[in-house]
Amino acid sequence: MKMLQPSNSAQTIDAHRKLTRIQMQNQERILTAALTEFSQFGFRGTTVDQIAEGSGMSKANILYYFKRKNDIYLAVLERTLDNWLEPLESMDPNGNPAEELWKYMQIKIQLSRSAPEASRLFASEILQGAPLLKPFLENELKAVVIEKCKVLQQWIDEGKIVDAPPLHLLFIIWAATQHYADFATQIEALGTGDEEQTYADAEKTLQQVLLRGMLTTRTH
Amino acid sequence: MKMLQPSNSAQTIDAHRKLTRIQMQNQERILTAALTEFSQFGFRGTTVDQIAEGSGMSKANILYYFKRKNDIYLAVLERTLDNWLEPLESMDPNGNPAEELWKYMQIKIQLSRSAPEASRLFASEILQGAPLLKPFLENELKAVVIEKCKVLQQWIDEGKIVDAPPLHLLFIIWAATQHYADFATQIEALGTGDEEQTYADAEKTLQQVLLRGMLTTRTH
DNA sequence: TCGTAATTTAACCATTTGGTCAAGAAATCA
DNA sequence: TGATTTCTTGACCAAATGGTTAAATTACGA
Repeated sequence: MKMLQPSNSAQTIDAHRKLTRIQMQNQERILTAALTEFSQFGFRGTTVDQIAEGSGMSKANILYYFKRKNDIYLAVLERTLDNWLEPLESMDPNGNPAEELWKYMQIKIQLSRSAPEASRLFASEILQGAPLLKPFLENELKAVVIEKCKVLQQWIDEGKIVDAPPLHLLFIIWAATQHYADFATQIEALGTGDEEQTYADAEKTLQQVLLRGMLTTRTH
Repeated sequence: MKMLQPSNSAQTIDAHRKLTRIQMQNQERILTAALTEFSQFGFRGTTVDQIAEGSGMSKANILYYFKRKNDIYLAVLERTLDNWLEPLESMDPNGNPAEELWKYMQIKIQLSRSAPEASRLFASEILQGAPLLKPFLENELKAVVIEKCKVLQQWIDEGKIVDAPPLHLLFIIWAATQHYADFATQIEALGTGDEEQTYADAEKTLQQVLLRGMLTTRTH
């Protein structure tokens, strides 16, 4: 699923021919290191040298695999988008609302824990005004969101969940879950520092407050 | 309330003597422009030239008022911290839980609307690992948070609000409200683009879902 | 094993960046 | 008004940065 335009410049490595072992290996190393840097410092705040250092390769070699810094950023972003869309898409219109919402919240919070850098990369891109992601937001993401809002609206009409703007039901789920990745530094500073405990408490809160707040039937 | 150490280097302008009219005026212009840039691009992604352009002053003049880029960042951050602490501090232990929580949510969401850049600056600093804000988080903020968590715990013990980890009740309020500032780009892309509508819906959702989810007594 | 294609990097370059400085312009004060 | 302080900026600098290139090294298929 290709969603982002690779700027004007082509990459060095011919994308048509299938990749060699070394190419796959090294691209992986680069993208992993790049994710770490970009998610922390944003596009402008990250240097190619940092990525080189992080991946243990020379700067020139980095630019052999990706012709420009922009291409690296693009490639890293692209990899995080599927993670973003998939869980939302998997919400089943025919399922039980309480179960489907709870499943979605769980997937999202687990994703915050298992892939916090991806969440932060996304946050960083949005913070900067989504210069590259705007088309994705307005097209792919929006399409799925509209679809899911219809499902939520139906659940509202059936009296299964609380009457609130469906779009904002999604927002509040995203906010509450991604917060644990994006603000991890703050959460560590204020909490016990025990990650296991933090995420256990997070899940409990999501269930007790957010899920409970969204349902009309009182599950105690 | 001085919370951040001004790095090792002093500023050009003598902080002891009271500021001249021009000094106040220009510092204001600089800090306003700097907030815009830093909140969007982060510390590393922002250049002094951008701030100069944004404030309509020469770079050399910027550095006459603030000796280093770091000092500008520090000064901008400092101004946002009060905004951060004050609303939380104002939560009244003796008030009615439903009212106090709702008041706090309202203040926070209104702050997201009226000062989105401040929220984004804060988010950006945390994303980057809070290199400068960590002491603030671990001291001033933590102190207030601990205090307020006691209040929340008491409300829980009295059966007034739902039994969930108090710290995470705060997290979820912060997440849900600041989200509207930090992810404004995404929210605009997915919503109608009508800010008035967006914030009306946001408030309704906060009340219907978050507040309702936190309370044990069902207010319809 | 040999030849070709893929990989790696040192050296280099142009531009950007944070920061300095001296000297002129403007405001303030006696 | 004249002296003094404050304010402003063009010119400059060293370091950092994104990117190029040519040449050396390595991997690999026939």
